[in-house]
Amino acid sequence: MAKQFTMEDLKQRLQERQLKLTPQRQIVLRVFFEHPNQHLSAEDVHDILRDGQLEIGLATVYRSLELLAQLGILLKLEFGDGCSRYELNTSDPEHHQHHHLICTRCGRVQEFDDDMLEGLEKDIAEKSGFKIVDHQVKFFGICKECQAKE
Amino acid sequence: MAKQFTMEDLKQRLQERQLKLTPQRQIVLRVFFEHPNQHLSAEDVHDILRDGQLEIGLATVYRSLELLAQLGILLKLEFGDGCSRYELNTSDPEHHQHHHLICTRCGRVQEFDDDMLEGLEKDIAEKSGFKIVDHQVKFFGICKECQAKE
DNA sequence: TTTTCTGCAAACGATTTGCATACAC
DNA sequence: GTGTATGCAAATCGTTTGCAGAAAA
Repeated sequence: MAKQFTMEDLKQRLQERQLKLTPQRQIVLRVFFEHPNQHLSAEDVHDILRDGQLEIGLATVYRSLELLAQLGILLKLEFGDGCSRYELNTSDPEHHQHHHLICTRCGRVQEFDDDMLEGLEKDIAEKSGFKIVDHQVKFFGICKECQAKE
Repeated sequence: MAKQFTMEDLKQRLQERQLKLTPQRQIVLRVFFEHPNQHLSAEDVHDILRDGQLEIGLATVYRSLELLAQLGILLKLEFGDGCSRYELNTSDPEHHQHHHLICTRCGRVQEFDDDMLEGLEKDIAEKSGFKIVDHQVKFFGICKECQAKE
């Protein structure tokens, strides 16, 4: 039941907050449409656009990414490699099954879909009074390829 | 089955790698003994030591934290607030139940103990070939206090 | 004595900000 | 037109690094 955002969603969410639909915001979002399942940093997005002959200020990329994350269209991730990374938020409010497998040898980040944390969330809500909105799970280990190399 | 590290463990692990037991490394670790269940940044540790009349270079704090994390004594955490944070690693290799509840309103980070991810880890290992060593789970939501304020 | 550490200051890299101009509405 | 967004360059902030002197083994 994964929701796929469109450019229409961006337009709509911007209007709701009287923000403007600029070409820059559109091309930043388009980068994520054209690079699904990737975890892009601000620099990555800037480079991709530059390669596509689309000049944009790096500061504008940062501002757009932050905005898109606030609008719920992008998800901000931290893998401990010194920069924030973003990806399309494909989760719906009912099931957010987003897990990342981080290889501690080569640093590669792999995706894994599953769902099992719903029960845990309920449990936590009961015991702590915390109202849980979302979660992120990171698994650390050694990927298939690195294991094969040994 | 939580393991509690001691200064002896530090001494031992340093010796194994022919590294030196310096007063700086000891006082940095002691800060964590004296501040259990907290998530301290390098700056935090530096300030705490300064308040206790223990002068230490900030760079040394960074180096000690990184070292202690490599030795498995500290755990390095990222909460998206712009700096790395550390805490004592109390998990044993069999059960690592370490969850953080991050309030998106006030930024407070709360702990929650449970265990439920063992099954998931096995599942992931089977399906992806990934050899999982550890995991970190972050839950985002609104804490009791912030809910009460509404 | 040998090797590793520390402290300082300078370097660094990611991110943010001030401000004048440009643009969406 | 009005208010917001962009681009640039400068500023900022956490973190790292080079190096000379200090200290553990």
